Amino acid sequence: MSLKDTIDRTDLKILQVLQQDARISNQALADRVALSPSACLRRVRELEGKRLITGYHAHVAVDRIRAVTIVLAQVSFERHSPGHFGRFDQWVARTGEVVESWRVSGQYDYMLRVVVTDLHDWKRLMLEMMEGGFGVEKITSNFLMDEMKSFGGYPLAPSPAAG
Amino acid sequence: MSLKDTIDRTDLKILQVLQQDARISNQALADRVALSPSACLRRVRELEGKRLITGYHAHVAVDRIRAVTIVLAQVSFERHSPGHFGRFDQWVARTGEVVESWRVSGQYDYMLRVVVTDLHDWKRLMLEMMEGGFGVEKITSNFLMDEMKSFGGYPLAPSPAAG
DNA sequence: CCTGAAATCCACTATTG
DNA sequence: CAATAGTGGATTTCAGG
Repeated sequence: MSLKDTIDRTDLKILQVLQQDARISNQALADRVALSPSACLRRVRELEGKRLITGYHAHVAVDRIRAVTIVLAQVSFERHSPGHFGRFDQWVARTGEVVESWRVSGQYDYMLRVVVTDLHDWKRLMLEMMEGGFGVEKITSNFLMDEMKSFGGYPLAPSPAAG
Repeated sequence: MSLKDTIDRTDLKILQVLQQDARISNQALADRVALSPSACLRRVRELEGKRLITGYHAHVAVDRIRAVTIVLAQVSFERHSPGHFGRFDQWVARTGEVVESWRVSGQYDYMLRVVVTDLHDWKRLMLEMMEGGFGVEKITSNFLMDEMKSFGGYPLAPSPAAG
């Protein structure tokens, strides 16, 4: 709870607006949260400083710029040794095609979001993973057909329907 | 190919920079892509107009603001009828906890990214999906343990190692 | 499609409450 | 902590090549 006490309704509103429109001017943002520009700017800088805002990103329609195949890969490991995971994470970090990597609980260990040009490209990456000595046991891949709802920010407050 | 012809190296650079830092000033952006501020701004507006940039989003460390459990849910349907998919998509659209929904090929039909408060909250959503008359057959859920690499933009050019 | 100038608007700081 | 006001600098429009 230590952080939540330092955040008030106004900060939440700021985060909500910036999640939806990161390029809004500080003045317009100040208007929307009913604050003077200077007070608003100070809060934004504080939120950045506390790393509650960790970046601002343009969302690009990559499929309209280059040929892309988006793969959701479920990766399971033979053993759960930290060493293997660590080296795998390093490989992920330096591999630009892997745009997102999550450790998950369940039947598999990692869920990757990978952006490749085509199936041949994906095969190459799969080989790198299987033969990189990371202890990868199995990779199950699914291909994105259609983005029905794309990420536009987190719900910063629990839904009213929730407990 | 019709769109790719209308995009040059400078546009790509602009997209690349804005993917990483959407709040960069137009002047700094112009510097980075070796253009005058006015020319740069015009290109950005055009990229927005052509919907190659579809939004600007702040990335918020939601786990430091509220209690969250992030679920990756794989949903499969009894039948693949467009009507059921459509009504399911509508439910997804109005359900704020579902922050991302992908139609995929493979063993299951949808992959959802869901943000809930706790397991009880997730159970409620599962029930809504199973009993909403959408024809949902099975839901497999996995819980996010750790975000090892978080999304920071697409590779806008194919990797040199590819084909 | 660019540059460069001019006008408007905004970010940021200092000051004060 | 917030508001206000001032100034340096940025955004945006427009003329011209």
